[in-house]
Amino acid sequence: MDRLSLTFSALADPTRRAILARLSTGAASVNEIAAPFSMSLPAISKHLKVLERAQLIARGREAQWRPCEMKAEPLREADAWIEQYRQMWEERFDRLDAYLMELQAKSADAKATSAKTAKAKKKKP
Amino acid sequence: MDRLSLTFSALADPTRRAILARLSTGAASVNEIAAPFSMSLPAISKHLKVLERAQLIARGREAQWRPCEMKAEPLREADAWIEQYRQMWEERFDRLDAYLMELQAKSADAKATSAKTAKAKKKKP
DNA sequence: AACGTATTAAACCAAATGGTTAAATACAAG
DNA sequence: CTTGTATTTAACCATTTGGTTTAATACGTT
Repeated sequence: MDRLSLTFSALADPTRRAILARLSTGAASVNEIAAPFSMSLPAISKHLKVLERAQLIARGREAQWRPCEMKAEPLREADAWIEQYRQMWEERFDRLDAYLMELQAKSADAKATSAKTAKAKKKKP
Repeated sequence: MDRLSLTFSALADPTRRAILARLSTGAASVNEIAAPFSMSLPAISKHLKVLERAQLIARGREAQWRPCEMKAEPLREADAWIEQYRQMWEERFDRLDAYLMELQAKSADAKATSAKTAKAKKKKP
């Protein structure tokens, strides 16, 4: 599986996102991580393995503890992927688009105005 | 399933991400979408259903065609979630952190410097 | 050596995923 | 009304996922 798919599917679970939220405030043992959840320890252990495979966490060894710490690096790639589409959801863009649509509709009879609008749509503000 | 999980798991598949990339350049029919893939039409149809459930696409009706268009809205939320962790992966931050670590190490004998360093670490540059 | 705590592994299960092929549906055009 | 094209549904299959319970392992303490 590619890194991006690994990252996204690791993030596609609320338990795992909560674990990352916890770990973003500092390293923790498996028991500490498991505490807030009404779920067996092995279940948490499996979630940690998923996060580890996606390289969103790394684990150390201290006596019988396996402290986990977050590694945000993979999120950079995920962010970059999503970023491509930012202008598609940004309000400014939507508003401009709506405005241009409106202009275009109103100018059904005024060809000159319609041409100007089409030109304006090409620009990415 | 919550919106965020729906979004991330929809994105956790390279075929679906490719479909979105295609649709970001304009609406398309199912056949057009399917063309680049060596996969049966029903398989694509299922992927589209996943994207639709995540509200990443919307479908119209035109005769026997069901044109799909991308709706980036859910990406806003996904972006916001990831954004929380931006400073954890940004290089500037890592460099500063490394620099402060270094300072701290060198000042093992100079208490005053160490105090300044700790204070500096609280700020988010 | 025996016990207690922290964690993982094994075996199992139900449900979801990602794919297939073959059949059904929806609509346009002869 | 039959045919052709676009798309979805149904039935099926293998694999993965997310959980369980019951061992097993690893290490510190007594």
